[in-house]
Amino acid sequence: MNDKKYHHGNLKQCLIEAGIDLLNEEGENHFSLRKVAALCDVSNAAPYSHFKNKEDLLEAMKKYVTEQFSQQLYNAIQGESVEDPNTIVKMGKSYILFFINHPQYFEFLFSRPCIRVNLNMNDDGKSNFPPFELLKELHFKVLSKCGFSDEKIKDMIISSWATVHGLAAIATMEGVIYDESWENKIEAIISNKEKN
Amino acid sequence: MNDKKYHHGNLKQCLIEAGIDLLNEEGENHFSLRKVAALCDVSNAAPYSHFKNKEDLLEAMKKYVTEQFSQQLYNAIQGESVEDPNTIVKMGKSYILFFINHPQYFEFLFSRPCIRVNLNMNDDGKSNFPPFELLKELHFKVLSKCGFSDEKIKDMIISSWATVHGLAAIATMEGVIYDESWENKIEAIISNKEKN
DNA sequence: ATTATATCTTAACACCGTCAAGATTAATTT
DNA sequence: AAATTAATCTTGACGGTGTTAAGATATAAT
Repeated sequence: MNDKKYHHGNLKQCLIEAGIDLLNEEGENHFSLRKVAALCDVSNAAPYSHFKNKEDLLEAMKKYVTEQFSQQLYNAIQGESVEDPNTIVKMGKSYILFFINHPQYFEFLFSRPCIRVNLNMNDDGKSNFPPFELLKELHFKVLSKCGFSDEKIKDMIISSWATVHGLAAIATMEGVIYDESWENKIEAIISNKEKN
Repeated sequence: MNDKKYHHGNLKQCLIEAGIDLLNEEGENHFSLRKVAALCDVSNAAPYSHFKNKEDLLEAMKKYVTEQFSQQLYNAIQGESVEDPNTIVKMGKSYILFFINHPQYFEFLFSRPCIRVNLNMNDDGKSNFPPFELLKELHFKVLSKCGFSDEKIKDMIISSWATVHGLAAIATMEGVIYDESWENKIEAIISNKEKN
């Protein structure tokens, strides 16, 4: 009465999603390829048909989570005007909130080696981190309308990113309790940064 | 002619320092207790006389590195006046430079579970992260002289910390090249944050 | 129907964290 | 100084882990 098929059919995606479940339940320390395989009801070595090694699966998982992150940033500014500088604040708050809602993801996403960014923002050597591209594009759209030079905007992007990223880092540290006072704090800090 | 003694004599400290060497050479992924033991020329199980487990050694290593970090922050403002707001900028730059000079340490120090901070800055539940305490004290000293309220200063501490921490995070990412242009960038970003 | 390709299993390897038992040395007590 | 206690280190073992080679099974292509 074993209806288990020899071929899983959708193992690659199953491994990625089961991997993320395991990550959320046990943390990256207790994450193991064999456990993920077991969750998908396949043998220990089965993942090697789809991923080069453990690191390769972890990177696929990071891509998956990064996609969710990008989606949230994108949604945060839907319907907002690029004429309004406050739209940047909206995306910044969304950036921080993503990690407040998924604290485990902060360390996971930003643990090396994964993210490559091109802070010079020229064409050669693009970033492999779409959320940064979203942040970048929005800044150029909004701030060029405000009359800032490209060079100035580049600096402001780094400043903005550092601020929201740093706030996310702090907010997700152990012992930090996120309450309604954070909302105002975040709003104030990002907005202040804005008016340069 | 084996002059190796049964008792090492200074094994605990040796494990911590060899552990840091190993970390710097191979990264946290390829770090193993057995390798550290081998570096100290003792058996696999020897570390268990000094540390509860692997995690316990890693935390001791973090304390060790955190101590170096604190020392650098402390040195950065020696001889500087607490009357001069620029002293805060000096410490901020030192914060970032520490991780630019030791990129591996950023992920290592801030990977959980280690750092516990008390952002409310009241007495119960102090932070276990001395660098944060240094940052905090300096802000209170300098900014209260400028006439800011304690409540306002608390917010400014978080804002400052987020900024330098975020800049450190970005500066230590893969693919980011640190050159002289960063000096000015950092200076400008921190200073701007200052005048609120 | 045959062949080729993709996917999965089994079995094995070296490495790892950890522990129990015992050996050796150092510290303390008598 | 001798005996006892405590601290430190070794040996040997356990189950878990990443990874690979060889082979089994199913799907796709011919």
